[in-house]
Amino acid sequence: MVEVTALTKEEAEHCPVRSVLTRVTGKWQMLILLALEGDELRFGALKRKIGDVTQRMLTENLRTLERDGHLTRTVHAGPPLAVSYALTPQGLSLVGVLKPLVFWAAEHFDAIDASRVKVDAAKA
Amino acid sequence: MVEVTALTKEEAEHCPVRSVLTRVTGKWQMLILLALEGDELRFGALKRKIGDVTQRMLTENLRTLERDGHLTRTVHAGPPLAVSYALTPQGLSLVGVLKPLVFWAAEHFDAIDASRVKVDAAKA
DNA sequence: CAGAATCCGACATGATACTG
DNA sequence: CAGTATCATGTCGGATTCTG
Repeated sequence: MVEVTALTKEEAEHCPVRSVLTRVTGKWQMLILLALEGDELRFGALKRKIGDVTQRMLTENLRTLERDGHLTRTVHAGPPLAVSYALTPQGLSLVGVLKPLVFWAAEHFDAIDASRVKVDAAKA
Repeated sequence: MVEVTALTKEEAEHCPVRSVLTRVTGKWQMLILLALEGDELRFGALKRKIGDVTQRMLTENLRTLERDGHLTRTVHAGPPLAVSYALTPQGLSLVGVLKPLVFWAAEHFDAIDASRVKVDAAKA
């Protein structure tokens, strides 16, 4: 079994599992990983594919994901300058456990939304 | 297929999948859900089980998870006042897709940490 | 016991402008 | 094209105090 709770404050801050999870469950990381599943994309293409993400956030998150070994950054000599990003085997494997979560969210959204409406109505 | 990217700014803000995910991938929600797998816990017990979480954050996140129908809040007449929390079938199902992610993180931490060390060394 | 209310600092994110 | 630098802002989260 993997323990992620029942930790002291010190243990929690150094918890390996939490350190991995906090870096893939942010607002953009998951979207980036999913966007790269299947194809290697250049910076601009990736930005367009995600749609709503600023250059700054995309760059920052790509660096973090690269540092953790989830993707690779390849510079193709220019001009024009081109940089492409692709999932590593590890990143692909990560996407494999991320997708079920996304599918789950899609499947259960109706029920969740109904719950929200119901709860909000009850306390209103 | 489920689309979560290639959205306009407007679409993204109302994206159902993202609205579900942002509420379960925070710093505490996942830990709360995992802590409740198996047993129904009272507020204090839950707080102790997670270890490092303030009353405020626990309360706040429990309310959100309750609103989304992932767990139930039951008040047992006091005194002393007792309130217990338990996963709903939906919440249990959610934990089912969350755990693989946690296991994945545990399994791959060594490789990820090695990657971090390597990358940091390269640019230093 | 299980919260609610308040204050506050840290960080994440956005917008914008500039560069090799 | 693919960033970097800077500034502004809003939310997250911790600490503390108070209550039925």
